[in-house]
Amino acid sequence: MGRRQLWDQDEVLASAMRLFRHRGYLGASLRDIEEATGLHPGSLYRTFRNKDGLFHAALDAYNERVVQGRVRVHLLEPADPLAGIRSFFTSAIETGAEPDPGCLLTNTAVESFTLPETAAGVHHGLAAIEGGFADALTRARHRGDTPPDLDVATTAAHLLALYQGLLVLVRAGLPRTTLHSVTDGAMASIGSLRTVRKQDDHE
Amino acid sequence: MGRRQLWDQDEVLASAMRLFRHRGYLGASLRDIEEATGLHPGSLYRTFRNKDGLFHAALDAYNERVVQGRVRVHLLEPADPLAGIRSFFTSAIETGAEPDPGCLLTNTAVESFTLPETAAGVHHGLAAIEGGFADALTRARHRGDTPPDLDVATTAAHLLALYQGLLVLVRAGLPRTTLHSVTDGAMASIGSLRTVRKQDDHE
DNA sequence: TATTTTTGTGAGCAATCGTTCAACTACGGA
DNA sequence: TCCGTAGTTGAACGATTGCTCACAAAAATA
Repeated sequence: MGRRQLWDQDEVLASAMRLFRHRGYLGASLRDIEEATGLHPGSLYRTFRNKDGLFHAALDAYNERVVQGRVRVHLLEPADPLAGIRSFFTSAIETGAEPDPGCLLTNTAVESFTLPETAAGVHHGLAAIEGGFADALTRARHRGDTPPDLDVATTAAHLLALYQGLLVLVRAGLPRTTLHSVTDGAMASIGSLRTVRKQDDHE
Repeated sequence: MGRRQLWDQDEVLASAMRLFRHRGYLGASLRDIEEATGLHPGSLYRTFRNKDGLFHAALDAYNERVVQGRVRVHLLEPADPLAGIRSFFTSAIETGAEPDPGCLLTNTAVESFTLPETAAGVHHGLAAIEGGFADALTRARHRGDTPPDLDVATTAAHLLALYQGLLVLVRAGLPRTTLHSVTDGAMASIGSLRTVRKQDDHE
């Protein structure tokens, strides 16, 4: 009943996502959004309520498609979990695309402006990454690729922070060599996090 | 010659810095700036040329006062360098202030919007932090607190990334326990980065 | 076919943005 | 004391912001 929607919601969210990654929430005006998505204000406000609503939808789509996709490909599926973790880091450096758009989670966490719905979306995405690390580390431990007493939870949080920091440095435009040495450091640091003992052992 | 300036430039830059840390560049309007600094538009534009100029001056002031101050207190001066590194991390978590304003370097690197003068300011500040880590690590190595073949440069870059990542997670509002385990991970990972060999040793 | 319902279109709203500028105020030197 | 100079003030500018709404177009129902 009624006229059919002429545009594809997935495509619109994909271009909105692209725009927000490049320009941020405040930096993307509704004229920019109109140009990027091809959607006129009326349709946009009918569907997403307002700019916040569109952003929220784009963030959700980013979590579902980009984040979970990357987690699956690099952290959950590879037969060699440590190699997967490494490629998760290096793929964030070698983006190919000319000016790196940055991660929408990182950018949103920092731009913040404390929209509660947005905070929940960021937490959700970060938890997905952390969970992916934890899964890969557990599998690596079972394969004997790490010390048997590796503290999986702590190491996963450690890698999450390192990954977010890497994205900041990528965004800051630091040289590739520096960024790759961060990746090397990430890999080397796996194994240094053991379960806490009463006494700290030597090395 | 002429009327005397009624306001103190350091105080104005301090409040501008505070405002930019909370709201970001785009999120801080000139009306906000006027309210925060007490400066009327005319005086502001006479002194700083425009909003970019004020932001640039505030970023420089942040580097000189906050960043270099923190680097000195936690990384350069402490007799125990590793304890200093730890306090450098924990002091970023326990800010005391209710809503954490975040680090202006991190926020600016992510908000980006590629203002060339701004990029230089960010690089400068990040280099100061990395340099502080390198100094502390070198001293720790001389004291015998780390393996003698510690790769100081790589570890410093590693800690810089970890620190920036921690600030993102702080800004995202992750629980204290998670943040502190990141710090623990940072300390534990020092020592895992040796100078590269032909063969990788066990452990 | 006539009617109802949904969607597309874009001109235009009030509010706010960064910025300018003319009038005003205080100081030093003649 | 009068003038030149530097600083302060705040009204107001054009541009842009997020957003609304009256109208046109297309599909489903009668």
